[in-house]
Amino acid sequence: MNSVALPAKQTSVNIKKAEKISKALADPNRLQILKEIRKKEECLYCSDLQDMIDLAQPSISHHLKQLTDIELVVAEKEGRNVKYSLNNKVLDDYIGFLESLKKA
Amino acid sequence: MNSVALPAKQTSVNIKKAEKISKALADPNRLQILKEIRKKEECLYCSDLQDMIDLAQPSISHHLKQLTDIELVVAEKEGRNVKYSLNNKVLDDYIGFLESLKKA
DNA sequence: TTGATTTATTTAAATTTTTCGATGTGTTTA
DNA sequence: TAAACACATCGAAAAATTTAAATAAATCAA
Repeated sequence: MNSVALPAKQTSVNIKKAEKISKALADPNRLQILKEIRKKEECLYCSDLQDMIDLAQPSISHHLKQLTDIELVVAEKEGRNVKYSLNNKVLDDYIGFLESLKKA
Repeated sequence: MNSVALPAKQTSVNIKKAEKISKALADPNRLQILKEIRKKEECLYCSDLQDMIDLAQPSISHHLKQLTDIELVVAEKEGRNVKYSLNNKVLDDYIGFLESLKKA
């Protein structure tokens, strides 16, 4: 039945990881990108973002890289486009870390 | 019975607010402070932190200010000390914003 | 193959954030 | 009242982040 005593619960997100995720979220353009990814029923292409965000293409690319580096966003190459989608697990782990900051 | 049709759910945290909270969380020292606040059964005094965090007093004060400015942490003066505690509501609202980034 | 398109990288400037010494303010204690 | 204590604020230096122009790389279309 696999009912072994579990070790003390330890969030998969430690302070260092939480810092990186927080940093990735600490910019209005990156938050906007995440909202746009959510809005799209299918996934989002980088070129879509240029219509929605008032930044030069290299800047958008730079922001996307920050989001993909921490794996909050997943990039999949499709021909000459790149499809972006949210990685729910990373977000959930981060939320778990935040919950752990609350009193017991 | 107060059962009026509710308006479309709108998170109390918009992008601007989420950006500020994320920024406040985007530093290892501030995350450490939050963890220490959580650990304390009672509330935390600023002077306690100087033993735990390797920063000069003005730096700690500065970090605490960032946390209190966005009301994630509440400061209460007690004589010549200041007691710090977590504001669960702000954290919960922020978590609500993050949840809203996930697909429906 | 040539030219157009999409995205990434490099580089450098502008801005923001972090840090701490010096100093100020309010409070307690001697 | 004077000294010690706790915390905040100011000002400046150091570090990190953001931005975009220039350019590169990869793919598609003709």
